[in-house]
Amino acid sequence: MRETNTNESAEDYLERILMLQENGNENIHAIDIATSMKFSKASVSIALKKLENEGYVTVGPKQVLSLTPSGYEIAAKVYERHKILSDLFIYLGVDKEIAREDACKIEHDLSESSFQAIKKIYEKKIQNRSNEHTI
Amino acid sequence: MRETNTNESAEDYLERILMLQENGNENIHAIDIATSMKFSKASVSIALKKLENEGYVTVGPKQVLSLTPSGYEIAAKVYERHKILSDLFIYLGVDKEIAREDACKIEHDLSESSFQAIKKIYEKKIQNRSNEHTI
DNA sequence: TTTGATTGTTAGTTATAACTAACTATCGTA
DNA sequence: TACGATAGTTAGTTATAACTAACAATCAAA
Repeated sequence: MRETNTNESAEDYLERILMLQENGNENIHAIDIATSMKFSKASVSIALKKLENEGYVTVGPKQVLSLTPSGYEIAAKVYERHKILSDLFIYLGVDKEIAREDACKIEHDLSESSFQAIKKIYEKKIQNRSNEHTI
Repeated sequence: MRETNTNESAEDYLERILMLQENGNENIHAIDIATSMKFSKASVSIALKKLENEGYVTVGPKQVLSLTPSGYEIAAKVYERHKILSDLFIYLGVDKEIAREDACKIEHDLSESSFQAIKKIYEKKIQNRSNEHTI
């Protein structure tokens, strides 16, 4: 098998849960993830079961999803990368939609040190701007 | 299926052929690709057959590989990205090996406009430096 | 409380792209 | 030229991660 970063897909799901939460959704269900990621219910169901088994997600009463601390940790890291990368691309003149797509793709792949290097550029350029980020 | 950029793997093979050529290898064979990418001969054989069918690669006498114009076009684009991204990361202080790995991963994923945005940063920062790039 | 719509699960399929093992073909040297 | 090493192919396997179709469970409203 190709060595993908060995969990791009899991990271995407965790990140999405956090995104939905930070965008004001109270009780997140599998269906919300399916809709928002444009995946089938079946795919989401299977992916969430795996994340639950691995201790990243819990399913509460009425099937409401929560991130565990370790799930949150991953989600927060990836989502921070997403925001910084997409904001930087947008600042550099890239179309918003494209900037977000690119951020989605590379947010999983960068090593910590390359990301930090890019983050420094970001901070130099746009530290002082207001920053209301949406998905 | 997950939409990968729908040919990351093919791009990698084409890029590798160009890399080997630019590093002074005269007659490139499947085995050289296998060795240099650390893939099995079988995987390379299958991948090359596909690239041949799609018109990106030709196999000449003694199984010497060549890029067709369309194969070269892809290879050159990806390899240029590779060089610029890894050089930029290195310039920003990232370890060489890690910089190259990161470049390998994201070189396929960036949209043209995000790549051009990054390229501008690269040019501002290190335009005037000597630039002998190796794999 | 029943029932229809919404949500979630399961089973089976598909595609991609790696792998090993075993084979064949080719090349170069004795 | 024949033979051993090197190179390439084929068949079958594995893993990941999506998919559809069909079923089950749950919820909310009549």
